[in-house]
Amino acid sequence: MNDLEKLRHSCAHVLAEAMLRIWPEAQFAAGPPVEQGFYYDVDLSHRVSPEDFPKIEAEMAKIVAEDQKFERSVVSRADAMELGRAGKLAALGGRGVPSRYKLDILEGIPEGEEISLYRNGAFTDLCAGPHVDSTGRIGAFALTAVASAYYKGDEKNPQLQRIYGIAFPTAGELEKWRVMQEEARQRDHRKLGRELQLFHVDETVGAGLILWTPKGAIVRQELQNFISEELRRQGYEQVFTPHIGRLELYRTSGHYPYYSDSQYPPLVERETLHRLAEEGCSCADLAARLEKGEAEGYLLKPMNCPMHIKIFDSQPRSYRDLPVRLAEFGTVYRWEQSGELNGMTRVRGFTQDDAHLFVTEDQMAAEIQGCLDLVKKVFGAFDMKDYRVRLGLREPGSDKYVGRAGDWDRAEAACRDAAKTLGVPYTEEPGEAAFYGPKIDFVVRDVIGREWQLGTVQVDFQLPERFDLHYTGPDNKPHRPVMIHRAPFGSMERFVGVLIEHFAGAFPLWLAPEQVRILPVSDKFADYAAEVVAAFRAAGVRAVVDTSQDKLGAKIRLAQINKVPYMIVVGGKEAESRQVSVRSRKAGDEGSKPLEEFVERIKQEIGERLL
RNA sequence: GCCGGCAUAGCUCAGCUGGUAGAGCACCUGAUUUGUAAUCAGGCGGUCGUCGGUUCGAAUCCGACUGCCGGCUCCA
Repeated sequence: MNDLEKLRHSCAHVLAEAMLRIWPEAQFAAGPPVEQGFYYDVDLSHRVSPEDFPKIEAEMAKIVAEDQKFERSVVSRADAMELGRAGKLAALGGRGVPSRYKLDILEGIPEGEEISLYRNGAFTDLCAGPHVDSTGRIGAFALTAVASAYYKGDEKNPQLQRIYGIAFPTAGELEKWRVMQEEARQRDHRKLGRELQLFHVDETVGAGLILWTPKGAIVRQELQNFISEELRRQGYEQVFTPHIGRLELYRTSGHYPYYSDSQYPPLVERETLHRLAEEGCSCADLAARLEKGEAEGYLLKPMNCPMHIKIFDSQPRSYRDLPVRLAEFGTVYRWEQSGELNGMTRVRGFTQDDAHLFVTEDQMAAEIQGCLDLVKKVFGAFDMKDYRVRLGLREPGSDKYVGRAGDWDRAEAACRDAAKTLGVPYTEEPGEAAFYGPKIDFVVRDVIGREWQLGTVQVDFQLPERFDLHYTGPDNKPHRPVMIHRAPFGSMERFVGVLIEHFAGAFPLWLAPEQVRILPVSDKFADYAAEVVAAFRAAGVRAVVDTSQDKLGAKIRLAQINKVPYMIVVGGKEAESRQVSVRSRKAGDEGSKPLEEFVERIKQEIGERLL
């Protein structure tokens, strides 16, 4: 625990002490420091709301002013249990009821491990520590939020109230943190998405369903062009597949019914519905029949792979044909839980920059490598450095995976080897694998510190098995191919959401929906402005003229707010000399230059995809 | 899905303890013809998320639903 974490953890104790002064019956569970501060989980019949914060904070301030010493003591397990039963843990002295969560935590501490208590003032807590010397060291703090959390993160456990706070050694640092919070709020993709008209989510269309407005569509199209160029270079073949497919397809793949909870319900043909209705079939019967395959229907596709598999399988394949790399910007639909939906980053319909590689086992390692290089290249193209790589492995002892242990071993080894050569640190995380195989994920953070998986590379021995795929080997015998699933962006929606925050809405020239805005000094120069905008458009540059009656200052202000990369001021001087006065979004006034020269420069900057 | 909070004009928000709505920006119109981050004036615009209840009377109180926000759980 570093010094700041120590301070924040200590502040959690102060929070608990303060709350106990107000609500003596409060039962506390865990109160650790976290990246964004600290929290303490509390079981309390009073519903804590932000309105209670001033009252709690005032009590906390008193405790800080009292400068209570943190005193550590080591006790035997039996003594600790005794204290817990007497309700003296996470409490101000004793009370009639046991400290039930603390007792439970105590039971979870392995035999032989030291059990320590920390006391400050009247407050004693079961705690491994460490802490600052005294409460007076907590220079500045604030409560930030109240949320709910299951005890120990388990849905079956009672829900506790989680009180979040932040603390720093000095008031100045707290103030700085507040300013940064505000800045983060300003670059939130949901706010910028509305202000810059990049996307829209409409209640009547449905929660978690993204409408790409014209400006957002441009960004997406540019990204797709960028990826497509890369794919052509690397020997991928582009395909298109429908949005729905028969349930039979997904029974074979295993997506239905095992993942029914996270899919839109099946579409059943009208005739089938009528027939079943006449038979007096209930909704429950229908669901059961769909599951068993006694009734047919269609599914909005939750993944593209089964369709790509069918393309692979539509003709005989020789080992000479492999690897077969099928790519598609494929839109998939998943029934995400309502509480999980979030702007563009967690949605119910999204387009993956998907591809499936069908390879021989010998080719597997090199192809994984190739996919990882592609993902890395994509991240590099946007100067996204703040990501981590996660190697998702099997959870030992879990039964949620399909396939043979030997296949898993080889696939995990191949992924690990590829990850090692990436040149970026990665973490191995058991339990993070897909049900059909291990994966390598690229994970980034959004403005409020939440992690999102973007690019992903996954190895799959399972689907080729389920669909009985084969190719003819040099021995003239059928062999099973290995599949690699990969998506460098992950999904267009999530990637654009993260990208908006990455650039704070100020997209580089090549991605900017509006690349150049012509600002006539007055409408006397409308003719020249029209000529200039035509020159840009002829060069394939997205340019518009601000024809409003505003003064130049107002036009510039608006263009800056709209984050247009280049503003072109045209007035009498420019019209006469066939020049343009250039103002860039980031550098300001760049002076005048000949129109043709500047158009060329812009074209080049776009072509190179400069940042 | 669960817990808590929120929902007033296109956007940001005001509207105290119930007496049928208001500002700024945006938009429209007019005047101004403008030189590197806001010209002035006027105008349009809301069955206060939806449905139901309490009340003589509901934006305001209660309930349900929908959506959003923060967590938790989940995430092929």
